[in-house]
Amino acid sequence: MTLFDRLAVELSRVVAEQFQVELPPTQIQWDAPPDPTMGDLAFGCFPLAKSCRRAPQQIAAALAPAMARVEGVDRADAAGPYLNVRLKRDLWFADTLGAWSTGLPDWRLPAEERRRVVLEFSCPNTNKPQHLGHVRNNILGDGLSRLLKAAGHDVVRVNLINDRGIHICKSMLAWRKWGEGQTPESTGQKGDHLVGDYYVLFARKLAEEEAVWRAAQGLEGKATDEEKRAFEAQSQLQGEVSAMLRDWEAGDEATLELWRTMNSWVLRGYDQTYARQGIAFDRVFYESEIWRLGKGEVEDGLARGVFQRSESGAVVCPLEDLGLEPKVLLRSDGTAIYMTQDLGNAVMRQRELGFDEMIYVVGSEQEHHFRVLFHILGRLGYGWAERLTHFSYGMVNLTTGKMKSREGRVVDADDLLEELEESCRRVMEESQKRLDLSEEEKAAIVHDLALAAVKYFVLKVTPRLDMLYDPEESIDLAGNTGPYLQYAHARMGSLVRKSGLDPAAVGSFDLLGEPEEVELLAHLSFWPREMRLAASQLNPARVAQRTYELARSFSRLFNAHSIFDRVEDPRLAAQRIALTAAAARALRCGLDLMGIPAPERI
RNA sequence: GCGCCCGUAGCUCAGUGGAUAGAGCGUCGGUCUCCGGAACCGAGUGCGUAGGUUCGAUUCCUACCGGGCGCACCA
Repeated sequence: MTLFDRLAVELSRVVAEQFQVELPPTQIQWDAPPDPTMGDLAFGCFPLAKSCRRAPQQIAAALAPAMARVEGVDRADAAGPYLNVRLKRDLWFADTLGAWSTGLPDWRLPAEERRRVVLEFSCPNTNKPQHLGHVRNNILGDGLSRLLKAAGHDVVRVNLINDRGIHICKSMLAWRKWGEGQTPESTGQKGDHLVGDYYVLFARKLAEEEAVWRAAQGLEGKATDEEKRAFEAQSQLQGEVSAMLRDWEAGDEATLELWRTMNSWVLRGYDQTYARQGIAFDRVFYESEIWRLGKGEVEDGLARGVFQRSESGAVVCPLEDLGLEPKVLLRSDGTAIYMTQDLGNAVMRQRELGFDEMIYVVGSEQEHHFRVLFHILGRLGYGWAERLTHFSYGMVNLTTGKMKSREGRVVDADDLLEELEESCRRVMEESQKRLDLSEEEKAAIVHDLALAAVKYFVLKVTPRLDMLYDPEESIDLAGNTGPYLQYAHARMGSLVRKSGLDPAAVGSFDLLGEPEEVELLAHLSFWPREMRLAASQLNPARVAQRTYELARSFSRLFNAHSIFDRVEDPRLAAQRIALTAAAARALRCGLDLMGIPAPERI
């Protein structure tokens, strides 16, 4: 039991004595007072006002003298409606640093609250390379999986590769028509980029065809929806793509062969992209293997009267209880759509992985889709439907405007990492102080810095919100950035090493108590609670924030006081080193949770 | 038109209904005989508007203004 927990028990007892009111210790929330001179912990007495039938001010005043007598408490004051508690320094330091001295404090949820969680994220289409949107998804999904795992859940990270469909055929068709047998080997190009170029080429050729057609039709200005449809209905290219998809679904061997070849190029490219980003999965599903799955569910639902057949022959699910039009689940020609596949997918996942909860990391533009999906699964009678979550995140906008993949106006994921590395290398070489690092070490550090820059840049923003990606700012290594955190971590480790002192050997903390030391201590004390909160809120941004505050707090201490050099009293040096070692561990913990490497030297 | 989300400092973002709303960047000014300056400190400007609920509202509710995203037999 931590000091905070013991104090909660004591406060609960004091409340019971003074007011004969029950306040369970678990409900006591210790906050930090706005100004450290007021105390170390604050308890707002507002929730007690009703049950005690007193004003919060009076309650605080009544509790203060009794709390002041509690062991470990140095002072307890009423400040208006707040009860402020100042802790005995040596006890608080010993309690908190003791928990950090051998490892991390255990902040996992109690066993009965741990769940088996399937977390689906990334889910790229194999018609083009990954871009900035995928990068945000990958980083959020990966960060979330680390956070949930650390909270004690059994997490299964799942990727679903969208490797079939009309969009895939577009790249294939373009390559077959104009590719002249190019391969990743012949061009030296990464496979996903090569295939992506053909996707863009298809879009260009289609636009050319459309321009010719429009001119022939005497059409001018911006195309209307009707004109678009009219064009597509007679388009040569569009027809060829549709034919190719039919061939694929019919199992035409030549088409399948081309599909297998090009997909393998893309997937090999993705392997590199993921490896570079430090992203991994426990299970990878391919849509080509499971796309037929949903039909059975729909037919079953139809037989049971959950779904209906519309006039056109399509199978629909009525949604009047959501105030929506019926949702089509099978087209009138009997083919499946996105929703159909997702139904089958969810059922299959439950069968195969047996999750308590499943979380889909997918952009906010699909909120409606998931709302409907979960609702339909509920209608089918699956109780677990209510334990499905759409972890919705906002779009990534560029300072230069909106991303449009068909126009090629995207930030490519590989290019981004490449540019970040270049800029990190530049900064490293400009700075004079570099220790003698080998080329390999340098390359590793540059890689780690670039990863820290992009991951932290993404994670510190609340996921739900759209974010603005500013290449300039993301490259910046100073201020509230990932590299700053790595720098702070490396500096802490370096201090501990150079001091030659053993942090674990320190048993007493009677000499610590400077404001900067106490501020850092407070961050360490609150750390487990903050991480638990971040996990329960599914909010990696909270991890990012707390980690930054911790690093900054240490920088302040470092700047205000010598840690060991020029410290006269060896006992004080040892105690400060123990504090530094604990802070390094916490910082490392935060970086780990964000999937950011924590090199010893940068 | 309907639904969901968002409007906080010049910019990018934090902020469980509670004490004096915080960071980073940028601007200006400082610190250090420095254990790693990718550091630290200081100055300056702010809750879209109007109501309501509450002892107390940036936070909850309503309306309005401004922006984003959805509302496919696309994915």
